[in-house]
Amino acid sequence: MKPSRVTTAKDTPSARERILSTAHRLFYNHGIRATGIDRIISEAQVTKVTFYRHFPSKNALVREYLDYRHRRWMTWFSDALTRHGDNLDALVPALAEWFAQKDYRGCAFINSLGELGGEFSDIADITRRHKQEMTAAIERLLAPGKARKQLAEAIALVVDGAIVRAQYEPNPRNTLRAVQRALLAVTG
Amino acid sequence: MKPSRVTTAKDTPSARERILSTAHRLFYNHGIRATGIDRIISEAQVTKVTFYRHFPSKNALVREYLDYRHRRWMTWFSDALTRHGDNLDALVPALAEWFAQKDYRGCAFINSLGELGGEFSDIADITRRHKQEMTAAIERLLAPGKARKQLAEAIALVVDGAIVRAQYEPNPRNTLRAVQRALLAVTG
DNA sequence: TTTTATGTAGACAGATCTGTCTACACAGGC
DNA sequence: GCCTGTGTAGACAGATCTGTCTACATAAAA
Repeated sequence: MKPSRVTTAKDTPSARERILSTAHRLFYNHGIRATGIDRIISEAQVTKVTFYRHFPSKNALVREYLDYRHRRWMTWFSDALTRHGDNLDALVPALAEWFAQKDYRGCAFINSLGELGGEFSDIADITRRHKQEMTAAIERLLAPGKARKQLAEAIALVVDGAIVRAQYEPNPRNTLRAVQRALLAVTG
Repeated sequence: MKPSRVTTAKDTPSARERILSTAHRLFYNHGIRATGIDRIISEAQVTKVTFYRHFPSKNALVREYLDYRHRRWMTWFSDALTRHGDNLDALVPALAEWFAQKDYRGCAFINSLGELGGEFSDIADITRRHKQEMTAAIERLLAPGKARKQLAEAIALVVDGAIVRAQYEPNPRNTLRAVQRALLAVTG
């Protein structure tokens, strides 16, 4: 146990952290197959040996990337919902915030599934777990009631549609308006 | 002008057709970057020279693949909607038909966008045009009215969400039920 | 003090990728 | 009879990919 020191004395991130955040940036922005190990080690400023001591293979790094992304995104999502009032009306402003980001490229899990789904056998499971947590966060916005879970699932469906649509529509306004409309309809 | 002969005397497809349908199968099932030219020419049973005489580069083939896919999918979609009654109730059975296909791997355009979006600059435009046609087909199911277009957009959002969700949920039942629920809500 | 974890630089192997090349064959239209 | 379009087989160049290797350095834990 217990090195657990995660940054060096001077507060520069550890090699492992640099690799992971560089991989996150490159995998998310350019795709997984499009990003070579050489580029990651070069931009993370580590050497190949250091890289392979932390991650036995690129596939292992991909898994850790998805896990890292999941934790990062869920933290942001929960926080954004809280900041916007912690009820169903918080959903559209939270999505608006995300879609407006300059490097918005959709959902990392949907993208990875589309890119690797045929080969990487358990990526569908990873994606499903991620979406289950997203749906659970949405469910927490709803008043208790017997249809609560099913309602949350229908809303998650709309959110997935919006995430995809915001990826190819240059302006998210129409997308967000459609989400708003669908939410009003679904929640009566 | 005018060879335009598209199959040989013996009704075996022309080389160009074999390349295109092989590329469709491999690109859709395994991803674009994961599929090499060598594999396409081998499975299409053509040689490299033949391939490069028809398509100047892999990128050109990718464009033609997306165009081919678009025509193929739109034909199927319109037909399925017609077969199921040509009204809004046709949508869920049509999607059910698609999702149940053994090699279902989601929307080729969403997948390509996720895989290549950062690099392939105009793939967002290609995807947007495809989705506009899908939305137009949905719009034709609706009774004329002033909110018809906006209604079609909201429904298209739900459909996109369902397409994605069916990609990581092993059983499409819940997804289709959520679509049904959302449709009923949205159309009042 | 010895061991363990962490770090460095960069060569190398072996596979795979896209795209070009030579050289040949055959059918149909002019 | 010649030319154009289409087809064949397979070598090759040049780039890029993942992963392994040698050889050395340092700081903290045991």
